[in-house]
Amino acid sequence: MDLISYNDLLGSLSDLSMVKQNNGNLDEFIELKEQINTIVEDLSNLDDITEDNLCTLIQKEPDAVPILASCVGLGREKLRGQLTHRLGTGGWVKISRKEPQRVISMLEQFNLIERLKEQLSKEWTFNDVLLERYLWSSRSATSAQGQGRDLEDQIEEIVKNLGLSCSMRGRFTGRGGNTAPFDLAIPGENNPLIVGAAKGFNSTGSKLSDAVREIEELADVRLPRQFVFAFIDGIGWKRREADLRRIYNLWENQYIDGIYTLVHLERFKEDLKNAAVRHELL
DNA sequence: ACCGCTACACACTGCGGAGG
DNA sequence: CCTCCGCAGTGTGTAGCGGT
Repeated sequence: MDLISYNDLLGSLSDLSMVKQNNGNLDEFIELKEQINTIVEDLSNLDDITEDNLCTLIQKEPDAVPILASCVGLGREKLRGQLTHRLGTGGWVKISRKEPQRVISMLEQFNLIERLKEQLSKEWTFNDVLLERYLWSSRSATSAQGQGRDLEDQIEEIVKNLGLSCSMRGRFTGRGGNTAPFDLAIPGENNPLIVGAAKGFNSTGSKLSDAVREIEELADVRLPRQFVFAFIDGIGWKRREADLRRIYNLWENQYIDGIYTLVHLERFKEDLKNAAVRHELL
């Protein structure tokens, strides 16, 4: 088989999003538009926006749920995440038919009724549309970073308060000279005696699998004398129970020495103290 | 047999740190 | 200062499974 030149390969790359757009999903667009029209009409026809009235609405038309959710800033994934977290299911069709009250009161936690009244009566301009688009797309990335770091910061604080030195985010060398990434290493990057991985996810996706793989890698590379702790939190894990269980199995089978969420930080403090004493760090 | 749900794979985004 | 790239997100499609 002949090789094509690298430059030919490079030159042959095409913009997949352009190709896709040509297919034109005009029908779906029209259908969606009609659906939204119907829902907005139904909403406008209610004599008042109340929980009871909204219950009747979604009971009849469960497809209205994701549209209502978008009024309080929840996209499909976020909506599923919240449903799993608060109601124990990721789907909204069935539960809307059977127990609409629970769905509506979940959404009401995000001030659904207030938002709806506000947005239904508003005279929308192009400026408003642009602003909404901009906020919607940047909402994710900007606020996300903070959440992830929060878990790490709290862990770092505990370590520092105990009077231990540590370094955050890096790679350490373990068995057979293999390396693995860590989020926490005590006393430092070189020859750490205690290593930790922090994984806080509110959303889902293959990222969670990546996170598990990272922890597995850590467990695999550890030296027998090294302690390995995992810190996890966020409702994303509720929609990735298979991944969570894999981490838990690592603990169960003693590949790692502990798993902690934010509410377990006191337990972590104790375990850390014991581990540090055993290594004569304290 | 069909429908709805779950689990998962994959693509894309904005920020921020590292290195030229 | 610019560019590259990793990270934690969002969003979407689909295979497989279980209930009706």
